[in-house]
Amino acid sequence: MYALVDCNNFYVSCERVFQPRLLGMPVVVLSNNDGCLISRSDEAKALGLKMGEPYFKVKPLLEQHGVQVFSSNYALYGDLSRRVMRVLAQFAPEVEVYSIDESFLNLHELRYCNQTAAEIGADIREAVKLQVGIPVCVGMAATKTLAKLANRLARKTTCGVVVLDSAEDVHAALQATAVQDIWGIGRRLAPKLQAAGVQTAAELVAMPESWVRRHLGGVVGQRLWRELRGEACLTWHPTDEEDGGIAPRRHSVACTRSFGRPQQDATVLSEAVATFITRAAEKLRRQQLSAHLLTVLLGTDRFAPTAGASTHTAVLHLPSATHDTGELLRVALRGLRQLLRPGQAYVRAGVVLSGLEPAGHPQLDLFGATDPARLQRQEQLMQALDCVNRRFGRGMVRYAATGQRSAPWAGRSAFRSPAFTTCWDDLWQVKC
DNA sequence: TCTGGGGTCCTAGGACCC
DNA sequence: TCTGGGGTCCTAGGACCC
Repeated sequence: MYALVDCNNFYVSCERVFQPRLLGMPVVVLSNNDGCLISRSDEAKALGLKMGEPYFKVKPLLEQHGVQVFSSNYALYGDLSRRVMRVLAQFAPEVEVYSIDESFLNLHELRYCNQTAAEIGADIREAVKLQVGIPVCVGMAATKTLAKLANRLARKTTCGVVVLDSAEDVHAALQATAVQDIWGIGRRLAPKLQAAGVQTAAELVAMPESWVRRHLGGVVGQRLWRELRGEACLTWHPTDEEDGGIAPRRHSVACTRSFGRPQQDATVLSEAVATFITRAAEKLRRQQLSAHLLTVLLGTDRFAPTAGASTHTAVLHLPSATHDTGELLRVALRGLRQLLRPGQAYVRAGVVLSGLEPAGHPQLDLFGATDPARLQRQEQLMQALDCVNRRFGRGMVRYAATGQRSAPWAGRSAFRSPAFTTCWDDLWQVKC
């Protein structure tokens, strides 16, 4: 039996933990750059506000209904997420952190100690609410895909828990689920299924496997079909405890951002890319990884009436895998120079690091350019840098190439709440 | 004026190898 | 005149997820 625990309207719920006045009010949280709606309270959903809707388009509606608006505050959400996951770990020997707001629990080995699955689900909800203040829903079933489906149905119940442990329950749940609501059926596949006369999950399960394989993206669709029939096909990736974070081993690490306004100045763009590669290198070191492939990307306005290809990329190979900011910085700026077209305005830039391998076991490059003593000095420098920045705040010591702290490319973030749990200056002050 | 960011997995096609 | 089969690796692009 798997359980899927999903935080309700997670970012909105995080804001509510520290601002209880928001309970019962319509609330939305915006994406980076205050671009789109990415989290909505139930009251906001009831107003017809859609996920991913551009903020500027719905601004009048938000004002008309007194909707409370927040810029995203990942310091807060990330910290509360870790706290939720810590509570969940008390309920199962193995947990797979699937995203910032959901985890799978592996209950196969669990002795039920006189409790039913539904009772365990209720305990989980109560514990998370009590210890962190976040409401969650629990879905339980034999496969991850069915647990996801159960979780969706749980959101519509008052008890917040749905267990699918009999063939009849599973069948009823499949009948109650439209194809577009199945985990793994997205915007493109749903219309394809509907056109073939398949409207519900139950109808999909009744189709022959060969048909599914042919029309539903090959093996991916085939796995999904089997999972819905109760045969577990998706791999179980338990999350390391000391890892403290997301999933097993990454294949890539990225940092990309939209700018507050279009930029064409080469210096400004260099500073942006330098900042992004600095962040990405920090992420690599935190996860004890090194990269030997670096992609730089520049994006032009994809909504422009004449827009052609809007993302341009340069891929650069590093002679040996590294997580040294200085080395990655030099290569990234070389990539940027290859891409830059004078006079072209860019609205977005970023870097992606891939070809990842565990740090500390670099393949030395063929021509002996890797001097072990130099590598050791680099390593010590990075450790010192991370140590200072952890203690005194991000960017306290940084490369000059990243420019001033108040960057001209910085995005909008007009409605950010304090980092209540991770920043001394943002702590509440109690006056007696 | 204003439209997010960070991931995963799979497939097809080309280059190249023996 | 005739022009194989099996494999790897890489890249680009598609589809999906939260």
